[in-house]
Amino acid sequence: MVPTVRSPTELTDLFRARGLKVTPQRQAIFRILHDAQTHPTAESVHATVIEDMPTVSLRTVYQTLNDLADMGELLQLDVGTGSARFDPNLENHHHLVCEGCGRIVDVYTDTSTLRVAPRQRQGFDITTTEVVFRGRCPECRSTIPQQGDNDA
Amino acid sequence: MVPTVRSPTELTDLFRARGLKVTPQRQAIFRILHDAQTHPTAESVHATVIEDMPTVSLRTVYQTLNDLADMGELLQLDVGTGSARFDPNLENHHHLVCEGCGRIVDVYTDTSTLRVAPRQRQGFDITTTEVVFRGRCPECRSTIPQQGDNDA
DNA sequence: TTCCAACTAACAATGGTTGTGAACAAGCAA
DNA sequence: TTGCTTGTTCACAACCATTGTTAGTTGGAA
Repeated sequence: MVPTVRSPTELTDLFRARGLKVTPQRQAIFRILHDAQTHPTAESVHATVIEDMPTVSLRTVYQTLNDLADMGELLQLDVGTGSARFDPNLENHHHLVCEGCGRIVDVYTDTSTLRVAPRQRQGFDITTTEVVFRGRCPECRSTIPQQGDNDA
Repeated sequence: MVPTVRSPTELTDLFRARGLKVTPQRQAIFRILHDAQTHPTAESVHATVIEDMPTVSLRTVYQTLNDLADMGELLQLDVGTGSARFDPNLENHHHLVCEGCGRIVDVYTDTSTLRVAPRQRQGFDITTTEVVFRGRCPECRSTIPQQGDNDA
Protein backbone atom coordinates (compact mmCIF):
# COMPACT_ATOMS: atom_id res chain seq x y z
CA MET A 1 0.00 0.00 0.00
CA VAL A 2 2.83 2.36 0.74
CA PRO A 3 4.87 2.73 -2.44
CA THR A 4 8.59 2.94 -2.01
CA VAL A 5 11.84 2.93 -3.90
CA ARG A 6 12.79 -0.19 -5.84
CA SER A 7 14.44 -3.08 -4.06
CA PRO A 8 18.22 -3.11 -3.57
CA THR A 9 18.41 -5.87 -6.18
CA GLU A 10 16.51 -3.85 -8.76
CA LEU A 11 18.59 -0.77 -8.07
CA THR A 12 21.73 -2.84 -8.43
CA ASP A 13 20.63 -3.92 -11.89
CA LEU A 14 19.66 -0.39 -12.86
CA PHE A 15 23.04 0.94 -11.78
CA ARG A 16 24.91 -1.73 -13.72
CA ALA A 17 22.76 -1.11 -16.78
CA ARG A 18 23.82 2.51 -16.63
CA GLY A 19 27.48 1.67 -16.36
CA LEU A 20 27.53 2.70 -12.73
CA LYS A 21 29.31 0.48 -10.27
CA VAL A 22 27.65 -1.14 -7.34
CA THR A 23 29.83 -0.78 -4.31
CA PRO A 24 29.16 -1.94 -0.75
CA GLN A 25 28.57 1.70 0.18
CA ARG A 26 25.85 2.03 -2.44
CA GLN A 27 24.24 -1.23 -1.49
CA ALA A 28 24.04 -0.08 2.09
CA ILE A 29 22.32 3.10 0.96
CA PHE A 30 19.90 1.13 -1.23
CA ARG A 31 18.90 -0.94 1.76
CA ILE A 32 18.38 2.05 3.99
CA LEU A 33 16.19 3.79 1.44
CA HIS A 34 14.12 0.70 0.91
CA ASP A 35 13.46 0.40 4.61
CA ALA A 36 12.79 4.10 5.11
CA GLN A 37 9.20 5.19 5.63
CA THR A 38 10.28 8.78 5.88
CA HIS A 39 11.69 11.67 3.88
CA PRO A 40 15.30 11.51 4.98
CA THR A 41 17.95 14.12 4.47
CA ALA A 42 21.38 13.18 3.12
CA GLU A 43 22.64 13.74 6.63
CA SER A 44 20.21 11.29 8.19
CA VAL A 45 20.90 8.63 5.56
CA HIS A 46 24.58 9.11 6.33
CA ALA A 47 23.96 8.76 10.05
CA THR A 48 22.25 5.43 9.43
CA VAL A 49 24.89 4.18 7.01
CA ILE A 50 27.79 4.76 9.34
CA GLU A 51 26.18 2.58 11.98
CA ASP A 52 27.19 -0.35 9.78
CA MET A 53 30.00 1.15 7.71
CA PRO A 54 31.68 3.83 9.79
CA THR A 55 33.98 5.04 7.05
CA VAL A 56 31.35 6.03 4.48
CA SER A 57 31.61 9.73 3.77
CA LEU A 58 28.75 12.16 3.51
CA ARG A 59 30.06 12.96 0.03
CA THR A 60 29.39 9.42 -1.09
CA VAL A 61 25.87 9.53 0.29
CA TYR A 62 25.13 12.75 -1.59
CA GLN A 63 26.56 11.26 -4.76
CA THR A 64 24.46 8.14 -4.57
CA LEU A 65 21.27 10.01 -3.68
CA ASN A 66 21.87 12.37 -6.59
CA ASP A 67 22.47 9.45 -8.93
CA LEU A 68 19.19 7.91 -7.83
CA ALA A 69 17.37 11.20 -8.26
CA ASP A 70 18.87 11.63 -11.74
CA MET A 71 17.62 8.17 -12.63
CA GLY A 72 14.17 9.09 -11.38
CA GLU A 73 14.28 6.46 -8.65
CA LEU A 74 14.01 9.02 -5.89
CA LEU A 75 12.43 12.45 -5.65
CA GLN A 76 14.21 15.42 -4.22
CA LEU A 77 12.11 17.86 -2.22
CA ASP A 78 12.69 21.27 -0.77
CA VAL A 79 10.03 22.21 1.73
CA GLY A 80 12.02 25.01 3.31
CA THR A 81 13.42 23.05 6.23
CA GLY A 82 17.00 23.93 5.35
CA SER A 83 18.15 20.75 3.68
CA ALA A 84 16.92 18.65 0.79
CA ARG A 85 14.65 15.73 1.50
CA PHE A 86 14.75 12.55 -0.54
CA ASP A 87 11.41 10.91 -1.15
CA PRO A 88 11.28 7.20 -2.01
CA ASN A 89 7.59 7.54 -2.94
CA LEU A 90 7.46 7.98 -6.69
CA GLU A 91 3.70 8.22 -6.99
CA ASN A 92 2.07 11.52 -7.76
CA HIS A 93 1.53 13.00 -4.32
CA HIS A 94 1.94 16.07 -2.18
CA HIS A 95 3.20 16.94 1.28
CA LEU A 96 2.09 17.96 4.70
CA VAL A 97 4.86 19.58 6.71
CA CYS A 98 4.96 20.15 10.45
CA GLU A 99 6.13 23.65 11.23
CA GLY A 100 7.26 22.53 14.64
CA CYS A 101 9.53 19.57 13.95
CA GLY A 102 9.78 19.48 10.17
CA ARG A 103 8.14 16.09 9.89
CA ILE A 104 6.78 15.39 6.40
CA VAL A 105 3.79 13.24 5.56
CA ASP A 106 2.70 12.20 2.08
CA VAL A 107 -0.80 13.19 1.08
CA TYR A 108 -2.82 12.41 -1.98
CA THR A 109 -5.04 15.17 -3.19
CA ASP A 110 -6.59 15.97 -6.51
CA THR A 111 -5.03 19.08 -8.01
CA SER A 112 -6.92 18.90 -11.28
CA THR A 113 -9.43 21.38 -9.89
CA LEU A 114 -6.80 24.09 -9.47
CA ARG A 115 -7.24 26.64 -12.19
CA VAL A 116 -4.91 29.39 -13.26
CA ALA A 117 -6.61 31.95 -15.44
CA PRO A 118 -4.83 32.20 -18.82
CA ARG A 119 -4.05 35.85 -18.36
CA GLN A 120 -2.34 35.09 -15.04
CA ARG A 121 -0.31 32.40 -16.68
CA GLN A 122 1.58 35.04 -18.67
CA GLY A 123 2.43 32.60 -21.42
CA PHE A 124 4.02 30.09 -19.04
CA ASP A 125 3.83 26.45 -19.96
CA ILE A 126 2.83 24.77 -16.69
CA THR A 127 4.19 21.28 -16.28
CA THR A 128 3.86 20.43 -12.59
CA THR A 129 1.78 21.41 -9.61
CA GLU A 130 3.13 20.98 -6.10
CA VAL A 131 1.05 21.48 -3.00
CA VAL A 132 2.54 21.89 0.45
CA PHE A 133 0.17 21.90 3.39
CA ARG A 134 1.69 23.30 6.55
CA GLY A 135 0.55 22.78 10.05
CA ARG A 136 1.44 21.11 13.28
CA CYS A 137 1.70 17.44 14.07
CA PRO A 138 -0.03 15.98 17.14
CA GLU A 139 3.25 15.71 19.06
CA CYS A 140 4.23 19.31 18.44
CA ARG A 141 0.73 20.51 19.27
CA SER A 142 0.69 18.77 22.62
CA THR A 143 4.24 19.01 23.83
CA ILE A 144 5.39 22.42 22.68
CA PRO A 145 2.12 24.15 21.85
CA GLN A 146 3.33 27.44 20.44
CA GLN A 147 7.00 27.07 19.65
CA GLY A 148 7.93 28.12 16.16
CA ASP A 149 4.77 30.09 15.51
CA ASN A 150 6.79 33.20 14.93
CA ASP A 151 8.89 31.95 12.05
CA ALA A 152 6.27 31.78 9.33
CA MET B 1 -4.74 46.34 -8.69
CA VAL B 2 -1.35 44.90 -7.86
CA PRO B 3 -1.07 44.79 -4.09
CA THR B 4 2.25 45.64 -2.61
CA VAL B 5 4.05 46.33 0.60
CA ARG B 6 3.04 49.38 2.62
CA SER B 7 4.42 52.77 1.70
CA PRO B 8 7.78 53.92 3.07
CA THR B 9 5.90 56.33 5.32
CA GLU B 10 3.69 53.65 6.77
CA LEU B 11 6.65 51.35 7.32
CA THR B 12 8.49 54.16 9.04
CA ASP B 13 5.63 54.54 11.49
CA LEU B 14 5.41 50.81 12.05
CA PHE B 15 9.11 50.57 12.78
CA ARG B 16 8.98 53.44 15.24
CA ALA B 17 5.94 51.95 16.93
CA ARG B 18 7.95 48.80 17.48
CA GLY B 19 10.88 50.65 18.95
CA LEU B 20 12.92 50.07 15.83
CA LYS B 21 14.87 52.96 14.43
CA VAL B 22 14.41 54.31 10.97
CA THR B 23 17.77 54.83 9.34
CA PRO B 24 18.54 56.09 5.84
CA GLN B 25 19.52 52.54 4.89
CA ARG B 26 16.14 51.22 5.95
CA GLN B 27 14.30 53.99 4.17
CA ALA B 28 16.14 53.17 0.98
CA ILE B 29 15.10 49.55 1.33
CA PHE B 30 11.48 50.55 2.03
CA ARG B 31 11.44 52.53 -1.20
CA ILE B 32 12.92 49.75 -3.26
CA LEU B 33 10.41 47.23 -1.97
CA HIS B 34 7.54 49.56 -2.64
CA ASP B 35 8.64 50.03 -6.23
CA ALA B 36 9.40 46.36 -6.80
CA GLN B 37 6.99 44.35 -8.92
CA THR B 38 9.06 41.26 -8.46
CA HIS B 39 10.10 38.68 -5.88
CA PRO B 40 13.59 39.94 -5.13
CA THR B 41 16.31 38.11 -3.28
CA ALA B 42 18.26 39.84 -0.52
CA GLU B 43 21.13 39.99 -2.97
CA SER B 44 19.11 41.80 -5.61
CA VAL B 45 17.69 44.29 -3.11
CA HIS B 46 21.24 44.94 -2.03
CA ALA B 47 22.36 45.46 -5.61
CA THR B 48 19.67 48.09 -6.04
CA VAL B 49 20.36 49.81 -2.73
CA ILE B 50 24.05 50.31 -3.37
CA GLU B 51 23.30 52.21 -6.57
CA ASP B 52 22.25 55.06 -4.32
CA MET B 53 24.06 54.22 -1.10
CA PRO B 54 27.22 52.35 -2.01
CA THR B 55 28.23 51.56 1.55
CA VAL B 56 25.14 49.62 2.63
CA SER B 57 26.11 46.11 3.56
CA LEU B 58 24.31 42.94 2.59
CA ARG B 59 24.04 42.21 6.29
CA THR B 60 21.90 45.29 6.79
CA VAL B 61 19.64 44.31 3.91
CA TYR B 62 19.10 40.87 5.39
CA GLN B 63 18.38 42.38 8.77
CA THR B 64 15.79 44.78 7.45
CA LEU B 65 14.09 42.21 5.27
CA ASN B 66 13.92 39.83 8.20
CA ASP B 67 12.49 42.56 10.41
CA LEU B 68 9.79 43.23 7.82
CA ALA B 69 9.03 39.53 7.48
CA ASP B 70 8.79 39.22 11.27
CA MET B 71 6.33 42.08 11.29
CA GLY B 72 4.30 40.37 8.60
CA GLU B 73 4.88 43.17 6.13
CA LEU B 74 6.69 40.93 3.70
CA LEU B 75 6.47 37.24 2.90
CA GLN B 76 9.49 35.03 2.65
CA LEU B 77 9.38 32.29 0.03
CA ASP B 78 11.50 29.34 -0.78
CA VAL B 79 10.70 27.92 -4.17
CA GLY B 80 13.89 25.94 -4.48
CA THR B 81 15.87 28.47 -6.49
CA GLY B 82 18.70 28.54 -4.01
CA SER B 83 18.00 31.74 -2.18
CA ALA B 84 15.04 33.13 -0.29
CA ARG B 85 12.62 35.39 -2.14
CA PHE B 86 10.84 38.26 -0.48
CA ASP B 87 7.31 38.86 -1.62
CA PRO B 88 5.74 42.29 -1.11
CA ASN B 89 2.33 40.89 -2.07
CA LEU B 90 0.55 40.09 1.19
CA GLU B 91 -2.66 38.84 -0.35
CA ASN B 92 -3.48 35.16 -0.30
CA HIS B 93 -1.87 33.92 -3.47
CA HIS B 94 0.34 31.26 -4.97
CA HIS B 95 3.29 31.06 -7.34
CA LEU B 96 4.25 30.05 -10.80
CA VAL B 97 7.98 29.43 -11.15
CA CYS B 98 9.99 29.20 -14.36
CA GLU B 99 12.31 26.23 -14.26
CA GLY B 100 14.56 27.89 -16.79
CA CYS B 101 15.30 31.30 -15.30
CA GLY B 102 13.70 31.16 -11.86
CA ARG B 103 11.23 33.93 -12.62
CA ILE B 104 8.28 33.95 -10.24
CA VAL B 105 4.77 35.11 -11.05
CA ASP B 106 1.93 35.53 -8.58
CA VAL B 107 -1.20 33.55 -9.31
CA TYR B 108 -4.57 33.51 -7.64
CA THR B 109 -6.22 30.14 -7.49
CA ASP B 110 -8.87 28.69 -5.27
CA THR B 111 -7.41 26.03 -3.01
CA SER B 112 -10.60 25.42 -1.06
CA THR B 113 -11.30 22.44 -3.29
CA LEU B 114 -8.15 20.64 -2.18
CA ARG B 115 -9.12 17.90 0.20
CA VAL B 116 -6.91 15.86 2.45
CA ALA B 117 -8.66 12.79 3.78
CA PRO B 118 -8.71 12.85 7.60
CA ARG B 119 -6.85 9.60 7.85
CA GLN B 120 -4.04 11.01 5.71
CA ARG B 121 -3.86 14.04 7.89
CA GLN B 122 -2.49 11.92 10.74
CA GLY B 123 -3.76 14.31 13.36
CA PHE B 124 -2.02 17.31 11.83
CA ASP B 125 -3.61 20.69 12.27
CA ILE B 126 -3.37 22.22 8.79
CA THR B 127 -3.01 25.98 8.79
CA THR B 128 -1.76 26.93 5.34
CA THR B 129 -1.81 25.60 1.82
CA GLU B 130 0.87 26.62 -0.66
CA VAL B 131 0.73 25.80 -4.31
CA VAL B 132 3.72 26.07 -6.62
CA PHE B 133 3.13 25.65 -10.31
CA ARG B 134 6.30 24.96 -12.26
CA GLY B 135 6.84 25.42 -15.93
CA ARG B 136 8.64 27.52 -18.44
CA CYS B 137 8.21 31.17 -19.25
CA PRO B 138 7.80 32.33 -22.86
CA GLU B 139 11.36 33.66 -23.02
CA CYS B 140 12.92 30.42 -21.78
CA ARG B 141 10.72 28.38 -24.07
CA SER B 142 11.76 30.30 -27.15
CA THR B 143 15.37 31.18 -26.53
CA ILE B 144 16.76 28.14 -24.73
CA PRO B 145 14.13 25.51 -25.47
CA GLN B 146 15.39 22.61 -23.39
CA GLN B 147 17.95 23.92 -20.97
CA GLY B 148 17.33 22.92 -17.40
CA ASP B 149 14.95 20.09 -18.21
CA ASN B 150 17.23 17.63 -16.47
CA ASP B 151 17.18 19.20 -13.05
CA ALA B 152 13.66 18.40 -12.02
C1' DT C 1 43.53 -12.29 -13.50
C1' DT C 2 43.94 -7.98 -15.67
C1' DC C 3 42.88 -3.42 -16.35
C1' DC C 4 40.55 0.89 -16.68
C1' DA C 5 36.73 3.58 -15.75
C1' DA C 6 34.28 4.63 -11.97
C1' DC C 7 34.38 5.10 -7.20
C1' DT C 8 35.74 6.57 -2.38
C1' DA C 9 37.30 9.55 1.21
C1' DA C 10 39.49 13.54 2.82
C1' DC C 11 39.75 18.10 2.10
C1' DA C 12 38.75 22.46 0.37
C1' DA C 13 35.61 25.56 -1.75
C1' DT C 14 31.15 27.43 -2.65
C1' DG C 15 26.80 30.17 -1.89
C1' DG C 16 23.35 31.81 1.09
C1' DT C 17 22.70 33.36 5.53
C1' DT C 18 23.60 34.62 10.34
C1' DG C 19 26.68 35.67 14.61
C1' DT C 20 29.89 39.10 16.65
C1' DG C 21 31.66 43.32 18.29
C1' DA C 22 33.28 48.02 17.96
C1' DA C 23 31.98 52.26 16.12
C1' DC C 24 28.04 54.94 15.07
C1' DA C 25 23.58 57.38 14.87
C1' DA C 26 18.29 57.75 15.76
C1' DG C 27 15.37 59.75 18.61
C1' DC C 28 14.02 61.08 23.13
C1' DA C 29 14.50 64.27 26.97
C1' DA C 30 16.17 68.29 29.07
C1' DT D 1 20.79 72.23 20.76
C1' DT D 2 23.04 68.96 23.39
C1' DG D 3 23.57 64.51 25.64
C1' DC D 4 22.43 60.08 26.38
C1' DT D 5 20.84 55.51 25.60
C1' DT D 6 19.77 51.99 22.90
C1' DG D 7 19.36 50.09 18.57
C1' DT D 8 21.95 49.98 14.14
C1' DT D 9 25.61 49.49 10.88
C1' DC D 10 29.45 47.38 8.82
C1' DA D 11 33.34 44.39 8.34
C1' DC D 12 34.57 40.11 9.33
C1' DA D 13 34.18 35.55 10.42
C1' DA D 14 31.38 31.56 11.17
C1' DC D 15 27.90 28.58 9.73
C1' DC D 16 25.36 25.08 7.06
C1' DA D 17 24.20 22.28 3.15
C1' DT D 18 26.18 20.97 -0.84
C1' DT D 19 29.63 20.32 -4.49
C1' DG D 20 34.48 20.41 -6.59
C1' DT D 21 39.06 18.20 -6.49
C1' DT D 22 42.40 14.75 -6.22
C1' DA D 23 45.03 10.75 -5.12
C1' DG D 24 44.43 6.31 -4.19
C1' DT D 25 41.16 2.20 -4.47
C1' DT D 26 38.01 -1.13 -6.46
C1' DG D 27 34.12 -3.12 -9.29
C1' DG D 28 33.31 -6.00 -12.85
C1' DA D 29 33.58 -6.90 -17.93
C1' DA D 30 36.88 -9.09 -20.90
